[in-house]
Amino acid sequence: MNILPELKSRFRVVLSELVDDPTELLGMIRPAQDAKFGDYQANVAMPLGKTLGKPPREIATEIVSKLDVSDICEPPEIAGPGFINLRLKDDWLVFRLNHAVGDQRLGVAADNEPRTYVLDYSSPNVAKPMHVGHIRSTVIGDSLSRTLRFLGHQVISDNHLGDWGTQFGMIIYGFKHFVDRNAYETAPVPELSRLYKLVNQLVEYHNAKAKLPTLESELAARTEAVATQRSQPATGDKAADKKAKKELGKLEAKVTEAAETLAATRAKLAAVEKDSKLSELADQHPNIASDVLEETAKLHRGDEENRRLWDEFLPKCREEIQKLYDRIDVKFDFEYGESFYHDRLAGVVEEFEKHGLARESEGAICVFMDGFDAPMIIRKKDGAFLYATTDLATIQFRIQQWKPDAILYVVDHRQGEHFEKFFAAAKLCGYPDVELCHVSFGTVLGDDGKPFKTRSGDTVGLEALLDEAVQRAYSVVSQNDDTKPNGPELGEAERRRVADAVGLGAIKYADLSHNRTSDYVFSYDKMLALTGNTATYLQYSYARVNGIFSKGSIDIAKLRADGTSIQIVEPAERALALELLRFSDALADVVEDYRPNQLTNYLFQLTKVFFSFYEQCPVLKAEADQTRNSRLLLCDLTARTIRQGLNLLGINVIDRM
RNA sequence: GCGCCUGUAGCUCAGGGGAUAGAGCAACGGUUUCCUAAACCGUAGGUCGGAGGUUCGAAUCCUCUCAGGCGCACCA
Repeated sequence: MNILPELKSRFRVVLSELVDDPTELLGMIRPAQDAKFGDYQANVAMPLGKTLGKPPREIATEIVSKLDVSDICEPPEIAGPGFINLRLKDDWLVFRLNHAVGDQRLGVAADNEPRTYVLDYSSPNVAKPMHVGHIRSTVIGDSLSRTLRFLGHQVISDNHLGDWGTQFGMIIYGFKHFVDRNAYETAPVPELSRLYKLVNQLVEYHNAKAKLPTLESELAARTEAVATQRSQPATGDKAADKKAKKELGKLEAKVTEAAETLAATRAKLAAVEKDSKLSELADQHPNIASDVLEETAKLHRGDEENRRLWDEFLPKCREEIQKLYDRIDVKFDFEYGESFYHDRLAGVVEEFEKHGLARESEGAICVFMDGFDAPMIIRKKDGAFLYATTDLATIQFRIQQWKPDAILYVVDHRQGEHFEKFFAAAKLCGYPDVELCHVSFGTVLGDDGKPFKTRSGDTVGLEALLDEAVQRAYSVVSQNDDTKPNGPELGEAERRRVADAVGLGAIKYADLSHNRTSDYVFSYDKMLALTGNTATYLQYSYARVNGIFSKGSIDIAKLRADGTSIQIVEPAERALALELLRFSDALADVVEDYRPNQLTNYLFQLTKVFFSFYEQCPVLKAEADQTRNSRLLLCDLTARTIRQGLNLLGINVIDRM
């Protein structure tokens, strides 16, 4: 039994007599904003004032008189304009807590209307090393997957790997021209990775070279536009002058932008040109960009050699990626990559054409839809398919295969428009009522407020990112251990283990604790801080609670089974009890908008309430045995809730640190 | 030019129709013969970018506006 749903169902009975559909009103029952108003509050009377034509307080009185919550709550109070304030009975809190003590699920009921979810997250290109941009999708998706499962839903996690695109054309091209056989025999993946980078660099070199004149003339044109704008005499009209000034500012910004693009392009060229070997290679492969596309096209056409190479490379690449997933403990039920859909793409396009949903325009097959300026192109004029085509084939397969109630795409916000179009197109196909949701998220920024990059401007490899976090965690852990009042207690091996959990936890938690829609600033120092809303703090709190048990030589499993009852006497005990029982509310909030930060906020709040309790209520030193045991069980529930909560975030706990 | 997102304390961020807008960090003050002081308690800090509007009630919804970010047919 979960508190909020229970209260809502009680209110539903009463409200159904007043309105046709009370669903919306039930959303106005929520945790009290301030503890002095009680534990929960119902704000339903005010909006009903107008509908029913009666003073809200009168309505509130009527609702309260009919409301049957006497087993759960103290008599409800009406306050202000018509707030109904609810305070849970201590007896009931105790009853619920005692149930939670003996329950694997900590008293959290499974959803009584389980749904089937397909979750699409992570989805890296297997040929490229993963970088910081992939972590957010992976971590958010994994957490949602875990949370939905815990709540009793059926979840199918499907990693839509990029295993069929241009990157493989690059590797194939690189393999054919630049492979170091020895290196490949001894360590294939690093060699393939090197080839990818090399080919990519050469392609970009030639692209940059081709673009250079355009960029230069663009800069010149923009600079001139600024000069022209500057030379405009003031008109004397304030509004017009202001507008002109604004226009000038915009033009100047464009000059800066053009100059930056040009500088970056030149830097790219210089990097190749100053390296005589690279430079030579670049000269020897002037058509590398189109040749790479041709290798890709050949693969897609079924060219025997390229297909053989792809078959050879793919398992190696996947193995490499799997290592990373193992390290961060992320699993998928399926990994149907893009290649899986390859032979369905033509059919998708045909179907769209057959039903008159798509037509040819400028040589491409396009889906035109109301509300969009540009069509969704599903086949290029050269006959090749696009990721929009793959997405359509994929959704068709998923719906047929798994008959989901919802499909969630955990993908960064820049693809918002693509998903709008894609969802609209999927609707045209007449798919049944499937909830399609782009679970979008913002960019990870560096200290400078720009997308997180290394000093030299490269994207940060995920592996290196994790290594650094773990290494920094190690020094945090060691420093903490060294300064313990009774001397260090962790051996080297245990420090390493703890550092691993702390470092990886810090990275994940940083991603999950921010509202996913906003960008956030990446900072090792902040995410590894021992205070504040961090995984480290929660892990430490967990270890502290554990410390109580070991210090007191408590067999907590035995105590749980003893049938000892929790008792609520002190306000701090009550506050902790209530917070513990709100776990299910927090999980419901996560699922509501697919926002894991609802859970991190809850866990942080719980931990603060716990420490407040811990400060005020001696546990091991409690006078009466009954008090001591009751408090031990409160500690135990706190620890278990933190552990379970962190687990749903994909983060491990440590017994001591 | 069009579209989407963001703007909340010095900093990093919660809160997304309800009562006096919150947390962490930083600052300042207090608490330790006492279960890890990595804690706890307190003080200070805000025209919620700005202006209108809707509402009994707006940081939250709508319109306009300013600032920043990101996208805008044949890359994914």
